[in-house]
Amino acid sequence: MDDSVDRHIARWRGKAPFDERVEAIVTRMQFLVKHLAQAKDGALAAVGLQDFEYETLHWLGARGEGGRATPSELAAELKVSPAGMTGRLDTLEKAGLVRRIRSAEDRRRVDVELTSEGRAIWLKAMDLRGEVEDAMVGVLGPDDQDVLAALLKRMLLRMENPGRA
Amino acid sequence: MDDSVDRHIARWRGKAPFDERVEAIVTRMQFLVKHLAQAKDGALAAVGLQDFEYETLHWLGARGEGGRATPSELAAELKVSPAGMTGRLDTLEKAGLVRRIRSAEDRRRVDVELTSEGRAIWLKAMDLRGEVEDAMVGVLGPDDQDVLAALLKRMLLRMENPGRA
DNA sequence: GGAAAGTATTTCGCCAGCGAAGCTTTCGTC
DNA sequence: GACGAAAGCTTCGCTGGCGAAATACTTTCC
Repeated sequence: MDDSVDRHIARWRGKAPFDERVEAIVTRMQFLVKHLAQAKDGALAAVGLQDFEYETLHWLGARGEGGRATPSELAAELKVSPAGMTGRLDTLEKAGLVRRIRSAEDRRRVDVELTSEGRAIWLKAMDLRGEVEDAMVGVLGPDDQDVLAALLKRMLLRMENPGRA
Repeated sequence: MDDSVDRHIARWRGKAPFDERVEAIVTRMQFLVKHLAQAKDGALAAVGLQDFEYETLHWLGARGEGGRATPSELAAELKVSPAGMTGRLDTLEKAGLVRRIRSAEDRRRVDVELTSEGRAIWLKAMDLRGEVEDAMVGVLGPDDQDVLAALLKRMLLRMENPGRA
């Protein structure tokens, strides 16, 4: 059984010099991520959240009880520009899910923390999002999942540490 | 050695009910795709192309010599909305890389084809893009690449055929 | 002690993409 | 053969994100 990427590659096999293996991997990852974003949008609508809002709450929530972090930390972790993070936080703050606190000892800095409402919605949203992700990853058994995770990690390490051999 | 996803997961282990394996896989794919887009933007600048332009040329080029396809076919293949595809084609047509031809037998339809200039730039861009992708996927040996491609394909098949068991 | 360099965040102008509405052409049916 | 439904593409209004400049505060260096 072929997927859309197999068909794509077969169509120009021989027409251009290319590494089919690399192309297949990269294109499939792009499509999976896109599919996932679209599927999650639908699921998250049930709690009135968009994908980017969930993602931000999620990394804040991971920070622990207070759920504190500075905008620049979040921007770096989520691979978004600082300006983009300001926009996300504006939205979340307006919705009352997040609170900005100017730091006392260094007043250039801002700390962001989840409100209790933000935490509650985050927890609800995790279930919904989990179902969509499980539907995708669940086709693989636990062992295959471990293999996949390890392979992805090796690539991500390379991207996050360009200097490394 | 941990990547940013390991650190993220470790930080909220036990704080919320969650499948760590699934989370690790999904988040890593998202980051890899994002990293890749950012890295490719830089590389493609050398031929004055943006990522979405390259992607569109690439799927058109795969169609063969004339490089023909209708906007709706491309939109479906590239997982973009029809409106989005109109925008992409506008840009490419203005740049002279692509040509729109109203179909004679069904005048609702439009055929899109690469101009010779479009094909030339596409071929140049493929090299640049290939280097960036190789740098990422190249950490894996050929066998690992095959394993990875196969695992991704199983997931993508599921996403593209929701009915299937 | 005060200017200059540096750091953290926000503002501004712009762009690609989405959903919904609109336009044109074709098909199905009576 | 005419008329309503459907197909194919585009236009419109809006939104999230980016890069660059602006703002606000801190540290360094003479």
